[in-house]
Amino acid sequence: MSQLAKAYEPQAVEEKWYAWWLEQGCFHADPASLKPAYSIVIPPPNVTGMLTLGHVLNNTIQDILARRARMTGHEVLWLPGTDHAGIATQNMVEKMLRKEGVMKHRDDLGREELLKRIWEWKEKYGGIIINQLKKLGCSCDWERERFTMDEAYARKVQEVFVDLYKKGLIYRGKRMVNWCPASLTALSDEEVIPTPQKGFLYHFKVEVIEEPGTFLEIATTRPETIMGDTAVAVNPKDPRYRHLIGKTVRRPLPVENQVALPVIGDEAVDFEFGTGVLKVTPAHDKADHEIGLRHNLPVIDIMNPDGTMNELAGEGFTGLDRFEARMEAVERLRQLEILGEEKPYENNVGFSERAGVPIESRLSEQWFLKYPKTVEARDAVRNGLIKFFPNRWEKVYDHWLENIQDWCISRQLWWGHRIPVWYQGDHRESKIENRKLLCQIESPGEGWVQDPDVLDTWFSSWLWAHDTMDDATRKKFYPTSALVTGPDIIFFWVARMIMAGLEYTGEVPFRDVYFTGLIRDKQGRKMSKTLGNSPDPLVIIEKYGADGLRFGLMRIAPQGQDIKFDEQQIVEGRNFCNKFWNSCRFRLLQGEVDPNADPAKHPRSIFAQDLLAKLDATIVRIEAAYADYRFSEVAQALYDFVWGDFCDRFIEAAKADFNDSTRKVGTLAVIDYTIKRVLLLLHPYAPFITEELWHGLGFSVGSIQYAEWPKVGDAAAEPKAEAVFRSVAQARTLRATFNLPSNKRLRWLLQPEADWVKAEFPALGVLVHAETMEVVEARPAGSMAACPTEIGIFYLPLDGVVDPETEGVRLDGEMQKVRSEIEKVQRKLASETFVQNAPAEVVAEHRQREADWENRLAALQSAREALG
RNA sequence: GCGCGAUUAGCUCAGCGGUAGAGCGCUUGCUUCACACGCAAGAAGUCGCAGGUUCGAACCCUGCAUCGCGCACCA
Repeated sequence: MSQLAKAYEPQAVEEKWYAWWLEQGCFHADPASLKPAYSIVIPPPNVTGMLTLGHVLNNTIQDILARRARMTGHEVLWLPGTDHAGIATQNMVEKMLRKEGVMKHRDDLGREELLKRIWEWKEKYGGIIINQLKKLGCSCDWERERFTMDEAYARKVQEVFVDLYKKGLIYRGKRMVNWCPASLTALSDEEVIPTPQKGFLYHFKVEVIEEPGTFLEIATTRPETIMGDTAVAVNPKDPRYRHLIGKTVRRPLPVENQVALPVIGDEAVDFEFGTGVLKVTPAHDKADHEIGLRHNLPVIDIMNPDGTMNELAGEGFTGLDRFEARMEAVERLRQLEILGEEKPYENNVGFSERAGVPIESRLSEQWFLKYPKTVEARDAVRNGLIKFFPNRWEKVYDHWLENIQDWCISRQLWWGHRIPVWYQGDHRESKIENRKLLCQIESPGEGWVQDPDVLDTWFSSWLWAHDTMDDATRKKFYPTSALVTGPDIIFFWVARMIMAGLEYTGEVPFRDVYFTGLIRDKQGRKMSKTLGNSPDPLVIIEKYGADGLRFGLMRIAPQGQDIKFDEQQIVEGRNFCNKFWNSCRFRLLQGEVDPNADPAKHPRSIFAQDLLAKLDATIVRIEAAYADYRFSEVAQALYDFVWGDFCDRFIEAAKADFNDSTRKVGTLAVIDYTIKRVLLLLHPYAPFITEELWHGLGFSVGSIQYAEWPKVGDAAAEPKAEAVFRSVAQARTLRATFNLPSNKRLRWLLQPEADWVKAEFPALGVLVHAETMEVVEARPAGSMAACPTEIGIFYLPLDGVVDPETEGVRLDGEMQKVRSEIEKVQRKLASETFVQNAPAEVVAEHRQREADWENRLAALQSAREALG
């Protein structure tokens, strides 16, 4: 390629290189490789998923790590796949089938048929998100793509169940569980999202049977459960009520059956809350259930699984939805004239994470897991065997493990891993102990029926780090190097994977865990479908290119902080790519690129020396940032170096060298050397454009992703170049002060401060956009604007441009500023305590600063005097 | 109630003990032979509040406030 387009055009480039990478097998991990291993397993997106900005962030980070590891000589495995996402997927397909009129309820189709339909859906649409990841440039080993319901993986899941059952860690029990009335399944505690709800605290009175005329006032948010009440509880320490313990009250509902309820004493009752009198509903509240157990209370379940009231709720309630029933109950209490206050009240109600409806506490028979290796899992993080970035999540993790509760792992769904348990006879037989049960994968034979339930999706995901690998792969790549995920699944997934890893491999599943932030919109709100504030990453890629999206997003993603997304940031990412593209294009206009350019072989200008030192500093900065997973810092370092040091300063100054054949060769060598390193450093962030330029400039015919990561050189800093750039800025300010258009070439004169400055006149001329750049040894005669700088005094002939008065005003203003700086420094130096206590070098620094400002003031003064 | 974050220029955010920074936006001037997805210059901040430590605090400590998150409670 000898010519590049004027602006970088990502679309064609991206498609071309991704296809080429796949064709070359660039992403395939070889377990037989002798290179050190680096591995990541993808947090498997739901098969129902569409790419969101959250995925973009998460997977860009993983791709950055993978690509950098390849360049630093590792054999890299980035293992991709998808999650069957039990509830989410089944809900979605059922909804679709209902909409299409195929069924009204899942029972219309039956288990076999529904599963067939879900599989069909999965085969057809399940790959969407995977293809979207390819658009992003993700370098996953697609030959190893896994699905949590792949045959081999599913078998592992069941084996683990059987194993844990045999170890006595899995048990079946009738317990209060979180029940989702929409999905008709039990949920784990982690799947319940407490959400503040505005409602009412209803007060109602009940009469004490033994003491007519004495009433207890009860406060409740759930009057619809009164029909399930089996006691009224007060705190035995509460002087208001303790004498009533042992008496009875009449339950007001259902009206036709106002049974007597005991008044019991239980310390769980908070007498500060409400009236201090609690109605106890053991069937529909976790805390009440515990009270019920303590007092041997009967349990009356008045609800159907779908949240409607059953016949035990009594006439007028049966069949009503729980919220309709609430209104009905309030109305009945009102009719009975026992309804008191209705206080507006806000409390937290648990919502089903997937279905978005309030969950019910419900007594139900489920499978539970007593977690294995909790102590070891805690220690692994405490002792630094696993490191969290940012480390504040370690505390959150530790706290959860400390208070860990058994995990309800059975789900009343069909889509998922079926529980490998077999019953002889009816599995729903009321007495558990009467039931014959076998825990094994294969059917024990005739007359045995498999448990109809499936396992919680996370019961399969927790094996993802090791059971996605075959033996050879595991040998080479496990434990994995890093895990990149969101903190929202620290309990769901990260903690459980650590326990599973320890239990089944004896090793932690990963070394470093990087928690990304959450992407929010400009106003700081969560991205959500209903708000419509969630931009489609594919549209963004279409507009700005994948590299622009990746770079722009990474630059504003500080470690583990939430990110306020603003499309403008992606525009900047795109602009950056274009800027670098154009610097390469500019280089090509000067002739062929030397892929092995070595600046050491040529004399070096001060600008070259400065640039190489800055390049080294940038590499150091980048390495340090990678060590702490500070990805935005890496991006910023590249941005600063490319745009500031390379384009704005070095290339601009170098333009003077292109007319000077003796300097040109060396300068081009420095440019080639620098571009090559920038391409390498930038590649993990912007894989497409760097591959395109790598080939376009002729660095190699192989992929850049296997080229060697740049090493830090030993270029010493060159303060002369810095001085030139600072001085040029001042000279440019002078020109702007007089409103001299920047396209106008001017006659400049410079009285140099030192001899070396004379050698840089050609560069200075370019930088200040000079018609001519003349050396003077003293202030020239005539009307001149003067600008004293550390490399000398710039003069601009003002004849006919501006009157000396304006110049006088400008100089006075400058001097004013300088004087206040001097004052500041002097005040500090005048403080004895400062001079005595501060380190010597700090004091010296201040002295130097004072001297510099004094010099500048003197120069300004002489310019002012010369003006007259 | 307990814990964790955040609070710096109009906006998004760096800086985390020694002259307050970047990008965007804004103002001014520029199509100067890489780039207007650009170049140059400029204006703009008592670094949430109050104390303390220190020669010196945006930075360390202690309170407080506001916003956000998690855990617990939630009759």
